[in-house]
Amino acid sequence: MDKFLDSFFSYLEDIQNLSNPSKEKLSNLCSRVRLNKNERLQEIGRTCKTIYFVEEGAARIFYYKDGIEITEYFAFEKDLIIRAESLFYNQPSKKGITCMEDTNFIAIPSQPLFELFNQHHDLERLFRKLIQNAYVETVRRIEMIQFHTAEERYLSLLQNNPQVIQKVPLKFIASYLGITQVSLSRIRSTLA
Amino acid sequence: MDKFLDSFFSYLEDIQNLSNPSKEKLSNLCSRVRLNKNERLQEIGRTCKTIYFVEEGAARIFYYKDGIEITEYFAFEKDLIIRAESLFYNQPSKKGITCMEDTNFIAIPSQPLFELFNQHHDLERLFRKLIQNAYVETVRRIEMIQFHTAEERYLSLLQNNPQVIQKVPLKFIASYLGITQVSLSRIRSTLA
DNA sequence: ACTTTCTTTTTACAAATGTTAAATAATTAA
DNA sequence: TTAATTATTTAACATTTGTAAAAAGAAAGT
Repeated sequence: MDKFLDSFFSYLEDIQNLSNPSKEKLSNLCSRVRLNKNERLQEIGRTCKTIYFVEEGAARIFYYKDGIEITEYFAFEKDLIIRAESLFYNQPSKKGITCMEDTNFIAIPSQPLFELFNQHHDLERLFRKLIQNAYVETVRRIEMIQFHTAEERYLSLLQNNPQVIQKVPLKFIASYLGITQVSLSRIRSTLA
Repeated sequence: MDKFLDSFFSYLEDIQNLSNPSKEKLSNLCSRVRLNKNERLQEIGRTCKTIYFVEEGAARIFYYKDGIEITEYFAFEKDLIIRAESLFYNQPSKKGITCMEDTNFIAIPSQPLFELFNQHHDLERLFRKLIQNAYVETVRRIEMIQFHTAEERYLSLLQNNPQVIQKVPLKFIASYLGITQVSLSRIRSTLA
């Protein structure tokens, strides 16, 4: 197995133990993608056929609503980054993926991965757990947005994800929280 | 296999084909719970150890924020209803499940189910797909709430889930959309 | 049918957030 | 370093949504 994937695999094995053959097969599917800040990993309109993890750096998923760019998701080191609705239903995605800084991704093509599941039960289990975790995180996010004021959402992000506030331009954070830049700026000034 | 589960199993098999032994084992885990309108399937504070499907009727997941009841999720016929953060992380849930009308649930205890996964790969695959679908639905919901006005959210629900508007009291719909009853009422009056 | 309870709408007002535009501040490139 | 670009804050005002209370309407129980 390639040396360069060691740390990635030890992260995966914390979630689900893998047999040696499974690791071997999976690592054969992994490749690395290196992009510079502001480069796009996936364009809007393409169907998502690859599962990515951020190895190092920071990326985000975005889309446009009425011509305004909205950030849907942030991904940092170790984070899974997929456009689920496109990957699972094989539809062109309305969303794109772009880098907020120079970023290394680990890329796994979904079709061959799904085929591995037939022979390697442990890989499917790993993947199930990854999706489970993503699901729980998304439910939490609904809770956070559903009935909280702009200020509460900002404070909650500050508390639960301080790295976002440090690393990410405020304009991206604002739309992630579902508020305008101006509103976010106002909130920050009353807190300071 | 029990006759009474026929329609439920044909629904499951549309998602993932199951071997006969798998069906047999799974059906042995299934039981039925019948509740009347307004009865609680799960109380707030209990750890979720059961996976439910609505066989017939209508239920919802709710929680309290500052003493106000908020509806997080609606479930109708065939819908999976779980409190994911509790089920997957084994923590007491801040949420409860209650019936909006007389409802039959199919109940599957999670621990025995997860153990079946070791011998029955197809059951784990079925479950993975169910979670995948729930995940996509939740991502869509974030999109719907994140940057849409109260009116847009209501119209979107009207279009994508007309049965909700017909079956569910408006007070529950309001908090589901992240707005107040008064606001929802106002919106409806301007549309009419 | 009548009463009680629960749900929905309406009103009036307050607070929060959006919009537009301009002013600062910070970053990047020449 | 300066100029150009990009990001953030501030201001003024418009709009949306929330709050509290009352009124109207619908459903349930006797």
